[in-house]
Amino acid sequence: MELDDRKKRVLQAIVDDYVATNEPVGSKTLIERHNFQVSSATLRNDMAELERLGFIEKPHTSAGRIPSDLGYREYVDSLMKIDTLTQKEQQEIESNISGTVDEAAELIRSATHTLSEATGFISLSMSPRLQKSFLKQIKILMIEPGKALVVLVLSAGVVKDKIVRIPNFVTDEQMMKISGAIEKNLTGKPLDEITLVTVETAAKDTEIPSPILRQVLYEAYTAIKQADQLSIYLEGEHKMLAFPDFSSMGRARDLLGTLSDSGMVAGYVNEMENQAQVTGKKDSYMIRIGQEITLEGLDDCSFITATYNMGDTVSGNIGVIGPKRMDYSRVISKMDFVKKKLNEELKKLT
Amino acid sequence: MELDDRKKRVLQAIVDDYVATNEPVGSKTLIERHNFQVSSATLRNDMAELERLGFIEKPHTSAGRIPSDLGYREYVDSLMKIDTLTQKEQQEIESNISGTVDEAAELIRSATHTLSEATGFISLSMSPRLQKSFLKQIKILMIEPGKALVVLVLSAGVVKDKIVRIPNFVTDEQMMKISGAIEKNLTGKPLDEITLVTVETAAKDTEIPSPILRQVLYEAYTAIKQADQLSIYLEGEHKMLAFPDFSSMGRARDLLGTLSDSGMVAGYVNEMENQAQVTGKKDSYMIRIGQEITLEGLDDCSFITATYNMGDTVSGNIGVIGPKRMDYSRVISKMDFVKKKLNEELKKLT
DNA sequence: GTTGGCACTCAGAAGCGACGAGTGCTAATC
DNA sequence: GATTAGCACTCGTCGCTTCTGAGTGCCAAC
Repeated sequence: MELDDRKKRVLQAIVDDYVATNEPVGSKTLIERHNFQVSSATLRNDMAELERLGFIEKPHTSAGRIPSDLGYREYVDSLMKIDTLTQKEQQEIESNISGTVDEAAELIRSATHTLSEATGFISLSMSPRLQKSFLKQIKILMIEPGKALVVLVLSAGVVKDKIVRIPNFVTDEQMMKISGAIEKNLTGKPLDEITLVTVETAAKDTEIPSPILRQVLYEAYTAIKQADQLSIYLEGEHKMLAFPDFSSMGRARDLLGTLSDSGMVAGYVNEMENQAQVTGKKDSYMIRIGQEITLEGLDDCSFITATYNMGDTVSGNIGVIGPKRMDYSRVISKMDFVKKKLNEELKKLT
Repeated sequence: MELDDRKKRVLQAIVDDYVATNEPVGSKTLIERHNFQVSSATLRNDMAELERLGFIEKPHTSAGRIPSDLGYREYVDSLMKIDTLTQKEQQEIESNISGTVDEAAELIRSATHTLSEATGFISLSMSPRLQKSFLKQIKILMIEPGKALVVLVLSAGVVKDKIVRIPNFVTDEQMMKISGAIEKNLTGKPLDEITLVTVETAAKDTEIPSPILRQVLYEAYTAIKQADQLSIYLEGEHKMLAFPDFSSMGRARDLLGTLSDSGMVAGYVNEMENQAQVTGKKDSYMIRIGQEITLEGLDDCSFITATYNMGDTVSGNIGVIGPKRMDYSRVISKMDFVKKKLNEELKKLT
């Protein structure tokens, strides 16, 4: 199963060539463009072997070979070398991300935008996983009779709010009492330790009649729970249409159709992240190639994600979706750099 | 320039047929499918006349006719009759929109979603135009030294917040004073009457040293101004790929490319709305067809918008973008119904 | 104004052969 | 045992021609 050196070079050359030209590559072109010191017949033997092992395949009998998913996998895992960005590329990215932005969400969004611009592919970001973040402030403001606004300030500078319905006759004053009690008792608690019970005990000595209290607390609780819902942001979907890989319309439709279901994509990214945690990821990025991706219509794509951090406990993902026939080395190095810059800027915010 | 009755019928039949089949329609098919009581030769004469007047055109010499933009325009303006929705269609829409939603933004979003589902096209909504809404509450909360959260509650139940940077040494107490003063003096004022000067005079008797005050007020002011920025929400872009009208990939790319620039689309919708105001719209909807749309890549689309209302002074738009070869009657009636339901639900929120 | 008839147009499908890039296999060579 | 030259074979692509048929414009007759 171990490939000898030349076979590795052959596979690498095939991937490189196919990525660059989008044409199946044959033994002759291989010699011409990648100066091997052997004859085409030898390469043909090697290629037959590589095909037997499942690394490459031919679209039809009289064409050259293209990498299979397994071939890309091998390439990504052990053949490619990550290249470094030029000064100019770095500057381009830096100037786009570092800014005078005060909200983390906006910063993440601009990093996502930059990522799509830099790679030419679809980029995405997941909102931070906030279960581990803690409550810094919680205020409930009366808006009008029957309506209140719950404002949460979480560690890592994230702010969430939600309008909730409350009993009509709750007074401003009562609300302030409840708000104060909750804040006093819950501040500093991680989100995932807050339960309906915690909230209720937090406010139990406010002397507000219990039925009223219960409803308000319930609403406050749902507002808190809602705060750590994952959301995903996608950008640049239309860029895929420019690639010949998706010129068949059917494929393009399947791809964009699947991506339009953002919940599904978010779920998948989350799953990727969890798997990486379990298997003990060694790399700073995760890659899924072609059929490895279990989402419909992404068989011709690769999915690359990385993790950003906000403080010690909170993290989220950014990522790229492109045709699996992509220049992995460049994409990864760009994503890595974006991630690095994003992390730096996020740090500045806290 | 006035068309006689039969010519009107011919044009109408051509549009109907072409919309249904996506095939150029010839004189013979016309007779077969739309039981005219005259011969094909007569229709050919009529069609030649309609072509001379610019209502229809032929893709090439030996094909049938298709409606031109002008033809669609005539159809929409005076030929079609708006049909009514079936009980079932109405229920479908109703059940999707009416819900237990407490925030207007969410309600509008769900209406937009419903609209895309019901029509099978791209739907869109503009955030409400809030310049005319008034400030119901404004609070500034300290988050940590140097950082505060401005929370605005506007009439019509809209809530906005923004994190702002403030001088490090501003105390919690000072902030409360400022916040109170602003709130006391600005509550009830329409957004578009609030200027930096108004804000500054509102807080002038707080006894806070002026340089500090100025910066805080400036930030509060920008937060207010930022609240009435228009934003647009688009849904169902990928659905366009299913239509043969966009099977040429180049067109599809142009379309989705343009739509991905949401600022541009928002600007266009806004412009449409303004024009309708000026010309004194008589209909409850606005239509732009094909080349009438000044956005690149939308030549094969039609753009239909309507206005929703939140209270007396605040309004926004919902709309549909589909192939210009669409069943206008159905789309308009569906949009109209969605708008109606949306307005009803928005009313309930206030 | 309407109709039947007719010559004409032209896109699209179908069929066909040449081309050529690429393959696998075999036998000779290093 | 690995490498190479040689060769017969495969098969998708390109360009060409031909055929078909839906549709047209126009004219003479009703």
